[in-house]
Amino acid sequence: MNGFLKSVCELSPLSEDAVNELSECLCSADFKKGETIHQEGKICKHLFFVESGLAKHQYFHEGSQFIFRFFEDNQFFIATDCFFNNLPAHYSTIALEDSEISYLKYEDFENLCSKYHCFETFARKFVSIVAYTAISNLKGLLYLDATARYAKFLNEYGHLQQRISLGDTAAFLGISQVSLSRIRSRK
Amino acid sequence: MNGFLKSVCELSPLSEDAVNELSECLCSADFKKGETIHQEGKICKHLFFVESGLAKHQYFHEGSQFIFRFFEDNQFFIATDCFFNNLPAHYSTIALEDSEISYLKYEDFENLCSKYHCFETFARKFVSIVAYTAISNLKGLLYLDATARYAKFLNEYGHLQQRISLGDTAAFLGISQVSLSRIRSRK
DNA sequence: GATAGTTTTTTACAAATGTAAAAAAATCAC
DNA sequence: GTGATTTTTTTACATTTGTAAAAAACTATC
Repeated sequence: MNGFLKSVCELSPLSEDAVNELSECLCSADFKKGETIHQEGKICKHLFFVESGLAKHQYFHEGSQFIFRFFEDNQFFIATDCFFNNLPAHYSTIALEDSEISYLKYEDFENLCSKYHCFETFARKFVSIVAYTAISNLKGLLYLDATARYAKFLNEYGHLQQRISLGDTAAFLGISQVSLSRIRSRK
Repeated sequence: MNGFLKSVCELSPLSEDAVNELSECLCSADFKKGETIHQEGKICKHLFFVESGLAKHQYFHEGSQFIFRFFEDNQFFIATDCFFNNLPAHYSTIALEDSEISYLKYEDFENLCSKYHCFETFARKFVSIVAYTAISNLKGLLYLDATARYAKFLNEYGHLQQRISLGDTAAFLGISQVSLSRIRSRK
């Protein structure tokens, strides 16, 4: 059983029928370090899952890179604009390491949702996690200064510190790399 | 039919049974301007709805007020920490005007979700909007400077400008009131 | 319309962060 | 290992934002 299926069942148990039908729909793809998993400006409605590797949601604004989130092994991700609103993606997702990605096409996702109550329950719980994580990050940006945000980052993503460059960390915190370097030297 | 019920059906049509059972569960309460709808630090798992009035999600950090979102007529809101994770609320919700609030208790929400597939679908779509809004605000905080965030605020909440004080606007933008005043005088 | 209270703007100065460029350190390829 | 490339740190200076306090503008009430 692959990680996608296992993670779905852990979040919300599926009926045997639902498991079988989901299994048949699942796709897989490999990405080398630096490759684009989906591209800003295009519509890509898959529900993705990191079987192994590491990825980032990346956006460029006035020449600077900003990172909304990192996704490590066993995490789902989506292009929110596409998935929720059928709009072109506002950001790209880039592999930070060689990564194996599973995905479910949106038509299949919607079909499973309407066919199986248990899958709809999974979908609600998955979206709840997306919402909760976004709000948690939003809070940090709103009322924490850069030093406190870096401490929060170390707390939540500390185990990834070796795998994420200083530039990417700064882009996630919304500060310049120089500023992050200053913060690190201060303590 | 009250606004709560109507908004649920607009987001996702409910079966007659589901409508009837939901109607019986709905509660209502009135709040005067300045009153607390739910209190930071306590667990409050209701799904709230603003029938009329205006409210804010408010949090104090090191003596300063921060506002996560405003909620006007016909909008749902929740205390996310409580609703999603059964944790004490990280913020309070305060009425900015005399407000009529409908709400559904979480036990009833969960019960309706498991009993009616159509209600579970509503729940997923509602949570999707929570997620999408949070991510939209997150983006703004991450890569826009204060001036651009204020322009975004005017664009999205402009119709509420008369009803929201400068102090509350600044608290929403994550900047000082002085700084917001400077931005306004600049243009 | 006068007074008191609140909200918004202005001022002056301090602190934090950004930009650009150079130096230092770490990593990679051969 | 050596040189080339990339990443991180340091430096100097400009800009933005914050804090505190005072002035001005606006509201509400009598």
